[in-house]
Amino acid sequence: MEETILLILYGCKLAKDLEESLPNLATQPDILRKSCDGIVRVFSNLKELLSNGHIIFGESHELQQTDNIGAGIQEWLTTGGNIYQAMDLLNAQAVLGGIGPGDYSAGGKDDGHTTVTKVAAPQMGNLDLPPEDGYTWRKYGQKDIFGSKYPRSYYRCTHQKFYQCPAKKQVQRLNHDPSTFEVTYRGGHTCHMSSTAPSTAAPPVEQGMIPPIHWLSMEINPSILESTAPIFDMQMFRELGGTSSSSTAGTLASGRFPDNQALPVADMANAMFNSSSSSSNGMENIFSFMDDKWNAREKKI
DNA sequence: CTTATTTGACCAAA
DNA sequence: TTTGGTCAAATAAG
Repeated sequence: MEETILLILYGCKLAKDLEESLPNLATQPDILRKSCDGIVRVFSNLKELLSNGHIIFGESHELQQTDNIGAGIQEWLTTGGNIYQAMDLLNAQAVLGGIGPGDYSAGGKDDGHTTVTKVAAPQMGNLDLPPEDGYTWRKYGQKDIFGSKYPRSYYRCTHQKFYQCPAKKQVQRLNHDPSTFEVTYRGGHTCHMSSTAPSTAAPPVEQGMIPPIHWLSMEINPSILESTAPIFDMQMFRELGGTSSSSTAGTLASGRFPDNQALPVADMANAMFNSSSSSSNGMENIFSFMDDKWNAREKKI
């Protein structure tokens, strides 16, 4: 019940954000479109909740709780808190714990941002599992769940090593409606999105598939970008041997080099921007390169 | 070779 | 104990 109200408020907040940033977005149709997707998605969920028998206003004793949550989201709306707070507000339990806008990141006891989404299964392809969203996931487990006849799959972000990206998701085929997956997202991405060709992200958003909330949030909320660690921080750059030296281009391809040996800048640039080998995606080159370096660095510690 | 998935073991919480 | 989540060895894929 509470989540119904929260969804309404959240949807309104998104719409309000869209309205405010409309002048800036006029030149950015992609972001504009994603913003609209997010809004549609929120209200679609709302519609589903309502059709499942959820009511907006409950009995009087429940209204007490609602007022608390309402106050929470009111505060969030006025103080312009970050998107993770909103996600937690959507997650009613977290709100009942009494999170204030200030003590969110500092306290650090419970940083679980959880979002539940329903996604249409591949309608005719018969392909069993992968519902595509914009991220690359790596499956790390599968479990049979007590009440369900279908197993639950566990995924984590492929680039977990890189910046310890905490994002995870669970995918479960619904017991009654096997044509629908329930996807639970936990934790936000601290890594960047996998951008294949920058041109179109359209195909995944086609039929019934709507990107997770943080897609929208990450792109539209500049505070996220500020708080996220830079892609290449100077510390790492220095450890890579940021000052020049001789070139050992050959070792790069295999991603293997001695621990203490300095790595020439030229080689890093090579790895980043040179699509030398067979790989099609430049971004993946960067990732694999950095992942390797990260591994080597970790082993020393 | 390297990287991803599968799958039983393992563990914490209830 | 049971249940849900994760780990990791074996295996598959590229």
